[in-house]
Amino acid sequence: MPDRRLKEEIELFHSFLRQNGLKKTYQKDLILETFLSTEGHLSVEDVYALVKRRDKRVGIVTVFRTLKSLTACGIAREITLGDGLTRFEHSYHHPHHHHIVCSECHKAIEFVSPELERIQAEIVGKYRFQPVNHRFQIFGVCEDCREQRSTVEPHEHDTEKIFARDAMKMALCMERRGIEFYRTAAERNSDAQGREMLERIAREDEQYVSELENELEALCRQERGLDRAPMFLHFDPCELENLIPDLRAFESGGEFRMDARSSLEVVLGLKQKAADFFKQYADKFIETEGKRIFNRFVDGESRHIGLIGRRLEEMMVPS
Amino acid sequence: MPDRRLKEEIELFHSFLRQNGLKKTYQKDLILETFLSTEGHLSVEDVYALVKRRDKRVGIVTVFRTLKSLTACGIAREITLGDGLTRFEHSYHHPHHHHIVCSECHKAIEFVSPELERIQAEIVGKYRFQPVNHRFQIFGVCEDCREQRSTVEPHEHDTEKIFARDAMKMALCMERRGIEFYRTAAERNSDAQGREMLERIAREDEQYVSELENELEALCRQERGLDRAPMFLHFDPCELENLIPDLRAFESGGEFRMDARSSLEVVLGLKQKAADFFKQYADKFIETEGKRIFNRFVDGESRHIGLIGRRLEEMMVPS
DNA sequence: CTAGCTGCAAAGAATTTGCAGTAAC
DNA sequence: GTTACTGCAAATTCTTTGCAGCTAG
Repeated sequence: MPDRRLKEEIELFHSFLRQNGLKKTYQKDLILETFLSTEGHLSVEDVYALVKRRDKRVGIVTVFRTLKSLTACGIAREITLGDGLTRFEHSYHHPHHHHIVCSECHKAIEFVSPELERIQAEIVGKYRFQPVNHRFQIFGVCEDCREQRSTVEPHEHDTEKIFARDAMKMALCMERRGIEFYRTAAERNSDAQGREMLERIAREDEQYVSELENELEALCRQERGLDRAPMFLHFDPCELENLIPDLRAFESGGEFRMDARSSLEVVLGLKQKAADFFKQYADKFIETEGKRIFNRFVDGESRHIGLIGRRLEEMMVPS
Repeated sequence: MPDRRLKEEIELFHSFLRQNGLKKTYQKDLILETFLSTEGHLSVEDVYALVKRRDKRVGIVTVFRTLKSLTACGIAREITLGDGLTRFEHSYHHPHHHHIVCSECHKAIEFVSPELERIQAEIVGKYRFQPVNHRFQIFGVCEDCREQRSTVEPHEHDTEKIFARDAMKMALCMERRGIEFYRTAAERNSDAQGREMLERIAREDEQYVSELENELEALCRQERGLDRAPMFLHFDPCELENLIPDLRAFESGGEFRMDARSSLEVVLGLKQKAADFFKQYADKFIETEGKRIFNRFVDGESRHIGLIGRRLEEMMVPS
């Protein structure tokens, strides 16, 4: 998979060169390959040093120029971490993210927060700006530096894998919360048929949860230490909580009653809201494994929604 | 008022010098005064040019050094707007804010968003960072540049005044929403006494609203064009909406009924939540006029809460 | 009178530009 | 055979440092 992506990136660069009447050279390719095979936030000097190891004859000016081209075609992204150096990070198929930077060791942790994206969209709209870019940076002292621990090597994982891991965790979180909701609602429900319906949905979703769990485990097995890499995708659990329906309408005189049909309707509402939410989430990201996971969640829910819709229709006929 | 602040800032600088065994000089004072009397995001070159107008003999190196000191004692704040220049803005009694920067004309609009502050606190907590600083910058093309309009002069207003204006607007927004809530609840309420109570509260709050409106008008009259300056304080109307109580518990069989006591309790709950919310908001800001407005709102609500509490107690006795 | 301050010039650091020879299309 | 590219050196830009004379405490 990363091999295929590498090919795509090289192809992207070459077509960028062609389209701009520029020439494909040995040096440019060498710099591209060096850049792509190194994770992290690299300064020009960093890339230059790495390139020099492969070929002493390459000049730093070419590194400057090539990194500019890579930025122009979307393979690299220019960032600053507050130390006055321009740094470059991978951009192709990497979601737009932000950084927490340690003021002591200059290590930077990446994270993505859709809430931040939402806020920026709101503010841009208020001022009638045509957005180009935005960045959010937090500066502070990391735990390692505070405790004088020697710096552990920064994350050496592919951002895309970590994002996929977190997207899966988020989907799992949503599913588990849904199941909890169905079970609680079933338990309180004094309508036997409604209870049965809710329990059935819970069982069906548990099936999906265990599939997701297996997949997450497989992903973490595939890349050693991936489970210990710091969180990348930040989401606000309250946002998921907001999707959970309010059942007070079914309470009356201390009793809680929701018949089979209402149960299905409530479940349908929740699933629809969850699907919309994840759809909107997915749309915020460029093509990545994480985006695919969100979209798969949406598809899964949609299928289940269709199923439940048909059950509802069947119930309508006899009534 | 700005005159008093100016004195405070000069005093702050002088005591900073004393405490660090540094000397008070004519040049430092001149640079400080020049800096303080100019709003905006000034580069060293900008300040140097302004200082030169007053005294040709001052060197740029002294400007560099003095601005560093001003930053160290909290009078100035160093920022970058993406054009590779270090810029300085007023920091004393100015809330921590963020920037939208126009990539064409480099004009920067300031805004403050407590939501952003919350997100940064959350993320810092997750990674066990000791926060030092954070910045959020949005780059884009502003409306003026898109429409080829000549750039209007950037905001020439005191950030503190704009913040005060926006804080007042926010308090007004909350009050008005509250009044709307009381009125709607009163209208629907089939309990005559409860309805009377809600209408009474609405009238009392309308009094406060008109006071606030007068004050806002006075502020805008005080400084010409202040009403047209772009928004500085960004708040999410949803956050205010979340404070509005859910009245479904009082519905039953298509009828809505809330007696005098329940009405007062609901009002009390809303006012308490609003006061807490604004309190929390105020705590996010350093000493500014805006902060004082939030705190005054909190005090106003607290007084009203006390009043309502007493009314409730009086009702308890006869029952 | 001592220590820090100023302003000049010079040095640094990151990045860009000019240019002559070189390599891709 | 063009035309863009490379890598050197030189220039540029922003910022800091060294230092001799100056000034505040």
